[in-house]
Amino acid sequence: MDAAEFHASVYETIRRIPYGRVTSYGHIAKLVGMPRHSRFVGQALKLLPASEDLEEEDRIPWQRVIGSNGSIALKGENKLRQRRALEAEGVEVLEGRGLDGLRVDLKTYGWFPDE
DNA sequence: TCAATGACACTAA
DNA sequence: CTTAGTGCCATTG
Repeated sequence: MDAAEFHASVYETIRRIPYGRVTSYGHIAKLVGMPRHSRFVGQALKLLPASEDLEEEDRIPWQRVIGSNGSIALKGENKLRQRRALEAEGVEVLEGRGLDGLRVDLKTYGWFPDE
């Protein structure tokens, strides 16, 4: 499996995350069959074009992927985009973890199927 | 080659 | 609940 195939698998898997739910980088890696590649999942998302430039059906719901501990570790512009996108679909984003950290309650919004 | 670098995970304390 | 340390592995310089 090369990088392109891996990215494609990651995007497909992310599309399966239900509206209003979230999962983690590590779980996505597990679902595509490469459990130790959580960091590579992040790299795949980094390459995505801005959602604003895409039609609804072409968008990848990347905002539904957060850290395994429920934290949002992004910085600057992307952090704001992720927060807005999540709140827009009804996910509660809480302040915490330092001065500018954000987090989501995985007990409530987490989605971690086995498959 | 080798060392540094991540949109990360896990465990111990 | 939180922080600190270690593991991870493709990519980059």
